[in-house]
This record gives sequence, structure tokens and C-alpha cells, in this order.
Amino acid sequence: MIVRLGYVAMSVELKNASPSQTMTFKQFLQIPDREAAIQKLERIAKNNLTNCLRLLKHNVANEIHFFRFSSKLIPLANHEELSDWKYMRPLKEILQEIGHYLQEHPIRVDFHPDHFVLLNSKSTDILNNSIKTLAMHEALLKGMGIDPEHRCVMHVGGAYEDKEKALEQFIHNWAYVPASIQRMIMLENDDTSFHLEHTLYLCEKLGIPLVFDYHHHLANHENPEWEKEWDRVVSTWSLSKLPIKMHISSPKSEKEYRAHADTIDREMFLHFLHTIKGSVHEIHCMIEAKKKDAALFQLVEDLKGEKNITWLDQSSFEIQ
DNA sequence: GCCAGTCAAGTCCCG
DNA sequence: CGGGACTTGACTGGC
Repeated sequence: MIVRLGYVAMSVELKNASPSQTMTFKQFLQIPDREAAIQKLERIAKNNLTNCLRLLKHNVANEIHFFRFSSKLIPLANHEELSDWKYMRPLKEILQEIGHYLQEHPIRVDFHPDHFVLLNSKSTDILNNSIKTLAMHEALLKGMGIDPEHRCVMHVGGAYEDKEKALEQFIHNWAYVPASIQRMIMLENDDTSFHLEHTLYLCEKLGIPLVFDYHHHLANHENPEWEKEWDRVVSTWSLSKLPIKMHISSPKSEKEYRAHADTIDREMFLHFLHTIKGSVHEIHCMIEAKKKDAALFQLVEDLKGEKNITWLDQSSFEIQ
């Protein structure tokens, strides 16, 4: 089984390369000239995308083939007071530049909008805003010339005091989600409300790939034996052009179990891999650690010399 | 130049 | 039912 490692959004190694610089609405209102304020937003967005390109180059230099973009690339893109702002126009060139770079240096890229994007809300306002935010993600991918299919990881959403009802609400709302956005989505089991079986239920019913988060599963499960459902998880990827992906992180501490540690616990990761090896040809593991790319490099160091592992490059290996 | 506080979002918890 | 915590990185203001 081939394993490729990726990391999230920003680098702790590459300096002054934040892809998430921002302006709050409050700051926006403090600039008296609205045009000037919008130009500042556009400068920030362009700068964020330029930093994304720098991050991609950093990834290529380190043979990393898997990367999650920040979802904060365009500050206030979805704000209701800025609905007249055509934010995509000034970004066309830099997006194309990123697209060209990705054609020459293929890296699997995707997004993970933060959990204010809720597809199972009963409120049409929240649902419509969520769809709007997803449409922004779609536009960014298209601007880069990337097929948006299965490029956006989401959580199921709010529990709203009744998880079974909340799951049915997701199915109900799904019909109102444009088809092009539906096909962008992957669903992840979360650490407080919707565990693996909940998420599988939706994924199987709606044909959505499931991104298994091992740490979330340890924090939130009904049945601890995820292995029994693993084949079902793999099956949700059968229609995808992309290899199965999962999230890997380690608890910060026993007390702050759900919080992410700086780095990845080697033993936990190896245990997981040995459990699933043979079930798929290739798996992509997204490292979600405080230390971002440094945690990935650390994990690679920690796995060096491990028997049954043959390194393919700086971030990929084959495990027997 | 560092540290504490602020900001944004929707949900959830507590009183 | 209302206010604060939660979460995360960026940013601001005070010293």
C-alpha cells in the first residue's frame, strides 16, 4: 500500500507566507472610502494566493504531493454587505498562474471550509450562505483549472438536539444543493456530534466519499471498532477519480483530548496503517498537527528505519 | 517586540 | 432565553 502525506494550509518553515491574511468587517467599515477598502481586500486576496503559490513551490521542493488550501483566501468574500463585490475578477491571473504550476507539478489540492458552513441547517439563510461559500470554493478551483470533484471536505453539521432528525435534514437539504457543488463534497466524521456510522449513513445514501478522521473517531464513537466499517469507508470512494484520503492527528493531552497536538504520534499512525494495509492500493493521509509541515517532516523522520516501509520519496512510502 | 485582548462565524452549554 | 465558550489564525493596542 502506497501512503502519501500532506499537510494543512500553511507552513511553519516558510516565513511570511500566510495564505490567510484578513480584514474583519469592522476594519472594513473603518475605512471611509469604500472603493479603497475593497481595493485593500483585493490586495489581501491576491497576496494570499501568491503565498499559496509559494507554498506549492515549497511542497514541490520537499516532494509533498498533497495539500489543503486555506479557506480564508478571500476575506469577506461571503459577507452580505459586500454582495456587489466581484471578487473573482482581480484574481483571475494569479489563479491561472497557480493552475499552470499545478499542471507542471501535480499536487492533490483541496479545501476544508470551516464549520460555519452547514448543509443541514433548517434555516434557509444559513443553508444559502453555506452554498454561497461553497460556490466561492468552486470558483477558486475552476479558476485554477482543477476539476472540483471531491475537493471540499465538510462536516455533517449541527446536531440540533436530535441527530437522527439532523441527518434527515441533511438529506432534505441536499436536494437544494446545486449538482456541481454536490460533487465537490466529501464528508468527515466529527469529534462531537456525528460519528463514523452517522457519516457513513449519509455517504452511502447520497454517494459522497467519506474522509475518515481517526482522531475524531477516538474522541467520538458509538462503536470503537472502526475496522469493522472500514470496507464501507473504502466503498464510498469507488466512484471517485481520486485515491482515498483520511485525516490524521494526535490528541494534545488526555485532558484536552480533542485538541490537536504539535506533532503526530508515530505508534498510533503505524497501528492504523497496519490495520488497513492491503485494503487499498494508495491512501493519502492529511497531517493535521499544530506544527503543520514541520510535523510532517518530523513524522517522516520518526518513520525512517521502520521495517516494512520502503520510501518512494521525501513524503511517500510503501508499507508491506 | 512581546502579550493580552479582539475579531468572525453558528452551535452548544450553562444559568 | 440570553450571554459566554468554543476554535483558529491574524491582527491591534498597550507597555
